[in-house]
Amino acid sequence: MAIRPAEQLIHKAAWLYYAHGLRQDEVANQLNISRASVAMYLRKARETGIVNISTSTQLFTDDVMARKVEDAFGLDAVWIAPENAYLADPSTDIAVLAASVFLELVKKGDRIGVAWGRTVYTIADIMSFADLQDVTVVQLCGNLGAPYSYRPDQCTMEIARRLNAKGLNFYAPLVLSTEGLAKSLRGEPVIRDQLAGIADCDLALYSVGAVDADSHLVKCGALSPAEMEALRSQGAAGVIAGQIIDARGEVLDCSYNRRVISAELASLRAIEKRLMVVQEDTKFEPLLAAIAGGLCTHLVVGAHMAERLLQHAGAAIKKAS
Amino acid sequence: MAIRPAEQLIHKAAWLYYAHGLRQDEVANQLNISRASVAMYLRKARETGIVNISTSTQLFTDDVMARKVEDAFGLDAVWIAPENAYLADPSTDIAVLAASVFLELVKKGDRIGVAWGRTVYTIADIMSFADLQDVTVVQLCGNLGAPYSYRPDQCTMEIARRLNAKGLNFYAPLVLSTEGLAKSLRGEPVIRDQLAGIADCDLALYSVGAVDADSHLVKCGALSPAEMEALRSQGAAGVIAGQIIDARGEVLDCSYNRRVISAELASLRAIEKRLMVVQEDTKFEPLLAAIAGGLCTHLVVGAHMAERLLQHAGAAIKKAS
DNA sequence: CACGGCTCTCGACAAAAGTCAAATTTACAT
DNA sequence: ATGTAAATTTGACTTTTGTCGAGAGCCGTG
Repeated sequence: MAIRPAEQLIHKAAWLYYAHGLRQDEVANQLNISRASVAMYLRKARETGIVNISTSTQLFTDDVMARKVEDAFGLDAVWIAPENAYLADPSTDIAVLAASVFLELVKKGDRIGVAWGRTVYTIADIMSFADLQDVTVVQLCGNLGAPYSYRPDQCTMEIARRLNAKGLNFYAPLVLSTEGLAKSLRGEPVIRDQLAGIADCDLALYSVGAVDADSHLVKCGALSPAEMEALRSQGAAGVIAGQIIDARGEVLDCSYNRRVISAELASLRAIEKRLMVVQEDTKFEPLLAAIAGGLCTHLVVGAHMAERLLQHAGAAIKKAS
Repeated sequence: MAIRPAEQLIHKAAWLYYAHGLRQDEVANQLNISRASVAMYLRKARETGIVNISTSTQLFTDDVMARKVEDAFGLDAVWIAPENAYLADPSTDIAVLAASVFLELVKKGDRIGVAWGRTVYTIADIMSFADLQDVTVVQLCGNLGAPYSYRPDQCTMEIARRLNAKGLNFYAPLVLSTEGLAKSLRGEPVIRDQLAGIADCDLALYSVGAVDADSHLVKCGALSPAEMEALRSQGAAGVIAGQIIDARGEVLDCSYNRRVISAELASLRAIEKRLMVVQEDTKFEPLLAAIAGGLCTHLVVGAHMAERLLQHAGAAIKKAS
């Protein structure tokens, strides 16, 4: 950390204010500094995670719909963000909820796998700071060197920063031009270790991508729109940690996937808590695929998506009977 | 819980304010209520534990002295409240710290054993509310029916209330007049179950009492000052959960102990995290006894007490060499 | 159906917290 | 030693929050 005396002061101010319930001016003359400084220290304390303000996410799981989705898909826990009921921008609401849920799921000493995407980055961005000890955040997939603001390593690093945790980045590109090169790279000790460490995670945070021209994979140049379309007709249903999955949630057998450096789905499934967050309603099928593939134990979605999931489950039951 | 609509509103207000960072007036017209109501809801949210504000207790463990005490006595974690550096009343500071530490140690689904005493009651009294799910608070010792404000069952209940947890009380007196009656009572199914359940706790919270006329045991009439003095000369060194222990931290072999209904020390030792809090400097020897008996893995004390502990440890080492 | 007693809500005021530009200190390179 | 840039601190100001008594709505009861 930075300078000791400052840290110490922040901590003392936070302690007197939040734990003992003194007023700012009382804290100020306890510590012989101005009230303005106290206010500043307190802000820093909040930003650093020395004090933690968290709101229970109970309400969002207590929902009957959430329970139904849990039952219908065999998930451990589901949170539903009530759409447009609260705020102008519903996707922000989902991200805020996801961040809270995420912070609730993280424990001291945990190892956390983080994938990549707009959703994950949004979450990282609005997530409040926490002072977890002994936490490691590992990147689940290789990097996309695109001129993009949310790169995989940025997601990892930002979340690590907010948790006061150690960030373990992947020093490899997400996609290589030949299968052979990808294979060799995967064999490299540095990369190999990183990949092997993924199954040891306690918690994973990711979203699922759609298989269309709007996908990051296309925008970052990993695949052309035409290639994406081709994959789609080959059965591609979604994107997880940079890999293409089919409707059953298995890795699609295609050249692209063989050229990717990313967590194996088996490793992901080995992670105890897999938190999946889906913001866009268009990602219905990708989400179904991810759930089918057992890539998600904890789910955060909007109300609309939850309804579609339930409709789908209902239809499936009818069809079966 | 109480009425649903009110709960719902509190939750929504808390969510918008704390998670989304809106101002109170913004929340107010989102929910179409007055700002004053919002302020009120937010207070309730804090009081209910729907929002949690916690300050890291890091600083108090980071202390070099804390580390030394940990090493010298083989404890898992030690927190030291800097005496008089902060506030007028140092004992409050210890209690506030203890409450924070306690809340940090509690996990969802835990079973918590709580003993009895002024210290424990003070902690219960200043502890902030939390919305833990699935937590059970069990009483570690029988009741003292004295006209006292902090009775064992009150400690248990108050803590349970603050945690939104289930409280399991002991429906038996702490001390009986004959050994035979105590034995029979211990055999009663209700009591037997309660006693058996203690070893299953994940966390215990207690203090240690001194063997003198100021002890609660004397004040509540369980023992006369003369009896206390006699026990002292027989080797009594402290009081844990209503039982008299000797300097090694074992149950003293005496009639009083055989007439007591309380957790067996073996059960207490079976609890993973044993948080002991000592406020008074006079409880030095009782604390040593408790530590010697392995009744404490996590310790919260004042700076002065910590120094005495270290001195003692230093002296013991010198003597040995 | 009128009546206390009850809780809930709001407006207005008081208190507290946040903010910002200027002043002061500190750190460091010259 | 000395000037300069960066960081810290502060007083004065604004905005936000807390509080309290008055009034409105609600219910069971006589």
